[in-house]
Amino acid sequence: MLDPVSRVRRFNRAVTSAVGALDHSFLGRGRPLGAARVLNAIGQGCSDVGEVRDYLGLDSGLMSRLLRSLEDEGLIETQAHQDDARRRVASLTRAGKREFAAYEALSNTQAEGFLARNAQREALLAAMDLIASALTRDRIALAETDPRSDEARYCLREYYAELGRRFKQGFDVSLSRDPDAKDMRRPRGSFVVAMSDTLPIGCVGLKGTDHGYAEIKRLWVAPSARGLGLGKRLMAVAENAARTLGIALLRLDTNSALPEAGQLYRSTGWREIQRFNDDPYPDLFFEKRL
Amino acid sequence: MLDPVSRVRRFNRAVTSAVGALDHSFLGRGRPLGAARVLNAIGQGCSDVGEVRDYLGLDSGLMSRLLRSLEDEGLIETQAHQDDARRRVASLTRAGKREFAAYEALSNTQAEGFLARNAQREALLAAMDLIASALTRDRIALAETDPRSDEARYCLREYYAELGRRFKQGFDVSLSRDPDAKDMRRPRGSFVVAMSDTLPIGCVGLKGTDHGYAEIKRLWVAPSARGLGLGKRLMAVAENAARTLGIALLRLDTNSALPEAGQLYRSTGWREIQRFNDDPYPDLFFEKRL
DNA sequence: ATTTATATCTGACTAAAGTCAGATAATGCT
DNA sequence: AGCATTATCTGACTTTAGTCAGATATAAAT
Repeated sequence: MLDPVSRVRRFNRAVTSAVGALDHSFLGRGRPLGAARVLNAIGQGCSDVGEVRDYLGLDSGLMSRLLRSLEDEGLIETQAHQDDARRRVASLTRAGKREFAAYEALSNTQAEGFLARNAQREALLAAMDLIASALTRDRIALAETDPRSDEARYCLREYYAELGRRFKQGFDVSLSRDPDAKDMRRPRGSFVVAMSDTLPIGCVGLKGTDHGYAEIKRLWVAPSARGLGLGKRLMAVAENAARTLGIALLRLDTNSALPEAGQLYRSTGWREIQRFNDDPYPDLFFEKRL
Repeated sequence: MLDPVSRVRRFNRAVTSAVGALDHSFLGRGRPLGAARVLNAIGQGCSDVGEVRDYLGLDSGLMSRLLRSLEDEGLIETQAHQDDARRRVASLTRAGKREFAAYEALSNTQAEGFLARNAQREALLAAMDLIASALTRDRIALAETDPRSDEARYCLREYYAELGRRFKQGFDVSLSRDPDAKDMRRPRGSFVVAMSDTLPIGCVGLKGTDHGYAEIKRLWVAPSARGLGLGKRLMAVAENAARTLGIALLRLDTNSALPEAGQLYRSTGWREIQRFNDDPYPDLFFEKRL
């Protein structure tokens, strides 16, 4: 009852029953769970039939029948894939969109109800983020993204907020050299966001300069995703991007108030160098030759 | 993607798939999930057939058939209940115990694997406790317990540890008036533990004295269970116990370093009184007439 | 002692989920 | 063009889950 494994198992029992309750509420819409799941997958943007099948782990025969039953209900339409007529793509009809919205409303109501019933709202959300990140650690997708995208800007906001908390003197973006978005876009640079499901949980920027090197900027990993080796993965992707852009020398600056960052750089082939800019915040400078 | 509801739903998706994976591993033992669940419920100590049925939410016909199939496999035996021959009690045979242990091992391995794969072990466990408590808040059972039981002693250890953290000068049990267990047992007093699933998450003691009043002692609510109104529930049960014991006057002492406790007392009909003992730790004293 | 209530079981049924062996049609390769 | 590959579909099937109306035996109430 007090050992870690029992605590994990108590958690498992609690969420199993909660998941069961949500499934049960889905049944209330008069459709078997299998069909409801397919409808929701399609609504979420899994349009390719094969993609849905893989996502839900269904047999192709079963999948086919579920699609037919949704078609008979008038909720979806299927047509051949543009480039490959063997594949089929499904899309929601108007009625299908209404029905999908009803399922979404059920899920949202359940989530809101959970939050409303409990005090400690922020603590609960943080706990959920942490656990979801741990559970989906093998499904974290790193993707090159425009630094002006919603995901990227969410990451940057969180990053600045964290610097503000961790620097004694606080942090004001405008005081720092805020790299222009276009320097972190191909072909001058790159910007990579780590997504776990629909939540951005990390980022890194590669900023092109005119000084014969590129800079690594804005490396951030969400608190809920630390300890998963995500920092290393992000850095590796950024370095690879630099290689494909023909960049031979990387530099970065950081602050000794972020010891885990310095540690990461030292352990992945970066060497400390003299200050190479006059930004007021950093007090540590690194370089790596690719 | 950033709003609270989306974060809850991301969590839901993550745990749904984790729960599914565990169920799938259970299927690996060649038995349908329904039968496996019944076997596990019996192994966990749900011996009464009706109890298992309620716990798993099964139809009586289905339950009966699942029991037969487990009997045919030689995993369980059933017999009539001692006091009521209509009811049946099930128990595991030797083979059933082996099979139950195999399921337990699967669950434990899964839990250990989860903990081993992730850093932030303590943070994860705390997050799981928090969420499990929130999800099972309607199923918290308050039960009168012997103050020497494992559950009670676990609560007391946690309680003392928390006082140690919150008092500036620390807390040493031996310095405080450690109430004798027998004063917190019927007929002199009572001790109540709040259980969420198998985890003790709160307690309160009613300690009989020879001074014409009884004392409320050791009111504790686990950090993961705060904000659920559990403190009030525990106090209400303790006061009811006092009433059934014919106690007319209650007193308690507390410390201003625990503001939420003082708040609770004030809001539930307690009034502050003069110091009534020479215990070095408390600096606030309350009384309530029943 | 009779009636009513309770706990479990049995039989007959339906619905849902899942499996598997082809059938069909488009694609890719040589 | 011919052949293997791939994506999906169809039909025939099994298993699992769940429902419901009695049947049976015991217990509790009057």
